Amino acid sequence: MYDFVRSFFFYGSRNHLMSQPDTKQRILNAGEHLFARDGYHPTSLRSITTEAKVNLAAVNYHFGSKESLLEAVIERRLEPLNKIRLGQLEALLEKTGQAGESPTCRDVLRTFIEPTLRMRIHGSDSEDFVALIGRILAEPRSVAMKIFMHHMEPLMNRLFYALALSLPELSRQTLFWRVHFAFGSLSHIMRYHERQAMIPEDVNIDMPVDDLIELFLDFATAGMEAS
Amino acid sequence: MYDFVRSFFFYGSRNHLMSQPDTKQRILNAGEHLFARDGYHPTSLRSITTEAKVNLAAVNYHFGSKESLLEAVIERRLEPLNKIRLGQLEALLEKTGQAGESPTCRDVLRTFIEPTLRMRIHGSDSEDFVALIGRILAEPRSVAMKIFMHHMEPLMNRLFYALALSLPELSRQTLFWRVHFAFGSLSHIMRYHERQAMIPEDVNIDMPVDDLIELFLDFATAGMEAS
DNA sequence: ATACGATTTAAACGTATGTTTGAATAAGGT
DNA sequence: ACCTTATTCAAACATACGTTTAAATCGTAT
Repeated sequence: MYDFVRSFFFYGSRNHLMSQPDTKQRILNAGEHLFARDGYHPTSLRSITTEAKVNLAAVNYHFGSKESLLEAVIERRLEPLNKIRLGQLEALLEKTGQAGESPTCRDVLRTFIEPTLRMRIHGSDSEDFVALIGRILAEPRSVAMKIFMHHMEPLMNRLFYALALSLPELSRQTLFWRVHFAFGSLSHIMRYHERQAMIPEDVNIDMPVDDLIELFLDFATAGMEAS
Repeated sequence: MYDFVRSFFFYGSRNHLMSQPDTKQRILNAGEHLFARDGYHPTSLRSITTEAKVNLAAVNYHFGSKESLLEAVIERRLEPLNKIRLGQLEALLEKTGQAGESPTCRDVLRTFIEPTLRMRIHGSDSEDFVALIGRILAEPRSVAMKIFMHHMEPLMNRLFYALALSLPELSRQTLFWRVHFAFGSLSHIMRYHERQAMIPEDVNIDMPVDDLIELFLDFATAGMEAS
């Protein structure tokens, strides 16, 4: 029986001694890497299976199709990441709510940005994923975008609510556009984590994550709070 | 003789009564539209020539290859746009220089952003081009990116110089990153000029360009000037 | 040992792609 | 009218792609 069909009925219930080798994970890793580096369309299943050192048919056997593989690649990391981001956001809302205060804009943004950028750290196994999401955010109307948005909606609504709390003087219109701007910045630095053209030699592109996070929060918070 | 070979030797010197029909322009328009809407790789020459109502071979005859067509599409609008942006920037530097002052950050950013976003106006013939550039900026290492950067370098250097003048207290390091952030925001709104997921119903996505420019300058200037 | 389901493998399938070809047509100069 | 050149056109080319197939192999329970 095809593995991806079985998964549909027995999701997560790998039976008998976990007999399966790491084929699935190897495909996910290779897909994540190549989708992030070259984009979805230019990446062929043959390049993925070569890098993963598995047979060409393994992708269709385990995932059903190239598109489903992309979905699996996204879900594997986005699900836990969103759990962390939502957890931190709810904790912040809880804490400030009990004190009868509004959260600060910087703190709200931090719950979203910090867990994201921490994945970007060099050598991390989720390094490629960050760049992949950056690319996806830049492709309106793509299948990837649809998959991504499906997983983002609840978190986005909550984030928007928290930001409105922290910036009560802004109109919904203005708030939305500024969130839009801030997301643009974030997706941009998610993509560019390697030295590119247009970057002067004396600029440190490999800035420590913690510094980058504060640098970005300085920028984004000031932009959001602009009078 | 192939047209694109002739162009190499007699660039811009169409001789005798401009006998050529609008085939080249129709291809450029269709390519601009489809590259912007679907991306470079997913767009086939057949879809371009169908939309342009020309023969399939016309692209290779007039431009040489799909990649050269992309280059022509980019150059057609980027060249005049950059001339305008550089002109406004030099005028600003001249004016403030003669008064012995530094330009303001907002004015410097305006010379770059205003001509760009004005192209985004609905119904404009360069509307698609803005989205295309937005996409290109989101694809590091792509051919499109290389073509684009080649045309941007002089302007970028000058812009960086002017921004350093307007924000003398910032370190080069910080200045670079904030420019990076601002460019991320800009490329994001260049892509998203249609209603997408994640956009609340009561938000006006078709905001007048002048309002959008000021809205964005508020955000970007505050971010650049953050203390 | 045997049987059985899960997985791997090599090969093939059908289709879509960018590009090339060579003939046909159009246009202008002499 | 004729020649020359530019352009259009239908057809074919070679290749790369995602997917499917059917046999081979592996692992485990009986």
